[in-house]
Amino acid sequence: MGRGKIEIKRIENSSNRQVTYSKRRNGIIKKAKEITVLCDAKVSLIIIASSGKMVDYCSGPPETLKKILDKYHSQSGKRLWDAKHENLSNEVDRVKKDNDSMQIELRHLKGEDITSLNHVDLMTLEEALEIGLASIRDRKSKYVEAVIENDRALEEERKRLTYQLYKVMKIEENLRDMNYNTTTHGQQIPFALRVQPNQPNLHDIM
Amino acid sequence: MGRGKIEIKRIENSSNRQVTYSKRRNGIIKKAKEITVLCDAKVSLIIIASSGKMVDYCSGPPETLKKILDKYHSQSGKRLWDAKHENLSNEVDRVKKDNDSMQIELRHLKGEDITSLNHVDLMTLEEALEIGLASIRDRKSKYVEAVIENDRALEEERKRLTYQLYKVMKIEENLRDMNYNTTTHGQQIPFALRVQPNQPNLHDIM
DNA sequence: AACTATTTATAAGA
DNA sequence: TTCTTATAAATAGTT
Repeated sequence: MGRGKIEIKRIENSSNRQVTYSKRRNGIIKKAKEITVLCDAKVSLIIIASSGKMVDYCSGPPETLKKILDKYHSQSGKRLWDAKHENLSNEVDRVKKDNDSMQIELRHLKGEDITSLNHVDLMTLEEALEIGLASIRDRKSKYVEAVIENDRALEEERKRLTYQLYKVMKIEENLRDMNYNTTTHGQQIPFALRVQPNQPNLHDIM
Repeated sequence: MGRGKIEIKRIENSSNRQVTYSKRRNGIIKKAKEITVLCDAKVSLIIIASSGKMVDYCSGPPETLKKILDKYHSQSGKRLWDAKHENLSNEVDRVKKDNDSMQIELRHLKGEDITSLNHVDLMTLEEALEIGLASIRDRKSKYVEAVIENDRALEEERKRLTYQLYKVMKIEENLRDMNYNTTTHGQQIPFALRVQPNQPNLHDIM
């Protein structure tokens, strides 16, 4: 149906093929809608272009596709997702097994459920724990060293700042003495400018 | 397209509806086949009459419907598979999550991947390891004590048996001396009856 | 199910 | 993609 008759075989010209695809796709969907209304049929239609883009039409509310496919299962006898189901089921089992063995290993490392272990197992565990403990303690001491070093650096900075501030105040005082000798002599340093000993907040530093 | 135009609404005459259904059903399936060939599209089409009878067309070998529906799942995001499936899927996710966190905990206990831990974490780990180690060592020493005790008991038993055997042989010797004085005096105890010092097999005992 | 007048879909061209 | 249009194809009503 068109300016010329065409053979039903793959259209080699890619852009013609694309155009024909989109026209015919719309045509089929229209027909699907019509038969749905005219004959109260149920239709599920999924079309995927060679590009991979998909469109679908399904009569009734969206969740009806499930019902249509249930019917498909019961009438055709073909099974579409049993395999998938089985795969998932196997995966659950496999992962659970992993889980269990890790759980056991964890409990052993925490010294639980060890009455059934033999001497060799106990030695292996002890060794693993010793290695772990050594590693943790090493890390801990590195951490503490870093904190101490930081603390030292901060203390030095504090001293430097204190000294600088002292110098600035000294200059200011001298200026005051020169300019306002009678009224400002012996005046207190304003509270906000005093240097306070200050514990650095370790949490913020690290 | 026919002798007269029709409105797209349910055909009330049931036999007309049935006729139109079967004509249009064939038409749609034909179109589906054509677009499959002309444009190498993939099509899944399921039509169910109001009577409940189903027909389907699927491009490619039968198992392609599964692939088409997989694509439908991934592109539409709609879930067709039943609750069972979804539950399984959730369970896999949940168990995998558990798995991951246990894996991390295990590695931490073994002193791995700990550079990102803070001081509190490290202390907690250290404590857990110390408790585990104490528990393992306690078990180990109990084990060794049990072996030693067993060893002692076996040694005692050995002595008892040795003495009993000695007594039996002594009686036998006396009897021999009485009955066969000239021929058996000074004869060696048969090899099989000698008491051998014997290391108990620890593996069998425990 | 066949026939056929008509409507509808669409191939080719713009 | 969209529109146009000549023509092929589908199909409604009839037999």
